[in-house]
Amino acid sequence: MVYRRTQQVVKRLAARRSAILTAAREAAMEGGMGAVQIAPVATRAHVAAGTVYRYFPSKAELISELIADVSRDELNAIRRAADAAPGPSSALAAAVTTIAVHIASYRKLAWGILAEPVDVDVDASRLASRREITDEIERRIAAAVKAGHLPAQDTTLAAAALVGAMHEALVGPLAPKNLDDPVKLRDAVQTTTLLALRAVGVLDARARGLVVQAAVPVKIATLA
Amino acid sequence: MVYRRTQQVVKRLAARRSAILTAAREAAMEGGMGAVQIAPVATRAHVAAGTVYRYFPSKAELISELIADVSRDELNAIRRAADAAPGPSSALAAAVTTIAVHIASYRKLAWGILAEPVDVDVDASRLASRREITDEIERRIAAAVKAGHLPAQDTTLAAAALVGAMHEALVGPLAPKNLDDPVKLRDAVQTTTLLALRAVGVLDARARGLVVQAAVPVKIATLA
DNA sequence: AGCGCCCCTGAATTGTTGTTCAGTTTTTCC
DNA sequence: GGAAAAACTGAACAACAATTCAGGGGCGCT
Repeated sequence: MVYRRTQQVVKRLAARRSAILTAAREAAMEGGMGAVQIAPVATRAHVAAGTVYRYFPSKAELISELIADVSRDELNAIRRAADAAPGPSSALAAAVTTIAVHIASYRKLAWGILAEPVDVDVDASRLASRREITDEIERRIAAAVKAGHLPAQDTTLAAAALVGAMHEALVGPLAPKNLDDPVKLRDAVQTTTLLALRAVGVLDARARGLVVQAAVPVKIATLA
Repeated sequence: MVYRRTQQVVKRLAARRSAILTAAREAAMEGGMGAVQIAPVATRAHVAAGTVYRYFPSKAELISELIADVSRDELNAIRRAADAAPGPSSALAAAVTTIAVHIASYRKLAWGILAEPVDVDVDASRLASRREITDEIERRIAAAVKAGHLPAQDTTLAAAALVGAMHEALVGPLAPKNLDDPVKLRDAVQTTTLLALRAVGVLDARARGLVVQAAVPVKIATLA
């Protein structure tokens, strides 16, 4: 054994791994999961196709890790926004708004992670990601119910429905055009959040207040 | 010209075309759009792979026609249910319930038609299908708004959100298990419909009445 | 410098499907 | 029955993308 990884090499390997993941994320942002192909990703990361396989055993693994990464970032953003809110209803509104802003800002990526089918091998990862997000929403709904702000309900189904509503309204093909325009984006996000809050039983007048209140502090955080 | 299509042959050709479409629909019901492959579909329809190309110029065309067929059936069912309702709110409830029952009963097919990506060439067909359904819902929402039953709102966004909510809650991977059980199915459908109605601004108490009222007459119509 | 290990390359391989087409069968009409 | 036309078959072909691997360098240690 006359060879050991020096600190410098370890760093380079880590950087390269990260570069590959970043390249994959960029590809997904631009063209959905379908655009995450080994050869283009490798080119983008300035490595050869074969090299990708020194860092990830298969394309499915690469995508799974990508999904997990994005999901973690997303969850952190949701928690940060919700925890800063003054009460459970505001927290729910903030959480929903955060999701809305993120998915509307990164439509292709959101679509790829949530819906676009890739391979059965990544389904587990995708399911975990989905569940993490809906679980967080579910907890926020449950908290609002417990505080007496919302009627008792099937929180699991409600959380799934909220996430689905936002996706269809904001990232699907029927989503409004020009969500690049910040004003349009804000309107769409507020309208969608309002729908979501009413769905779980927030009274209309109160919902409007919560939406406006929540929409202001949320910045378009970069996922990348 | 010593050969003309006799009535018998015309009939056989039509039957074969229909058999191929039916085979495609069955495949989609069992395994989503990914399972709609030429060779298996041909086998199921008792023809050779090449024969499929005598009826459909490409796989994309076959799938487009499948989507259009299913979409037409679905739209008819929605209209039938809604038109039988006594008023605009009931009609909306009936329409939403119909969608909920159908997609929950044919999850794989619904997923394949609404979400599962296949080919850019079928996107147009899929988009048309999606729009037909959401347009119908949008009209029902607008009618209820006009009748003063609902607050003014962005009906386009609302319709998309409702459809998305039902999909995620009922066909996605986080949907409740055992939707084969009629009791579970009914509960899930009612809960989801309630969420949807509240989202567009139906007051909670009234929504409950509408949901119960709407759920009863809807039978699980066969799409096939 | 020199040895040995590890990392990287990218062309070739593999596997999967949609699509074609030369040959065969079926159908029509005299 | 037989000739012409259409329909059908299924093996061969084509396209595309994931994965492999033999060969070329670089790196760590003595």
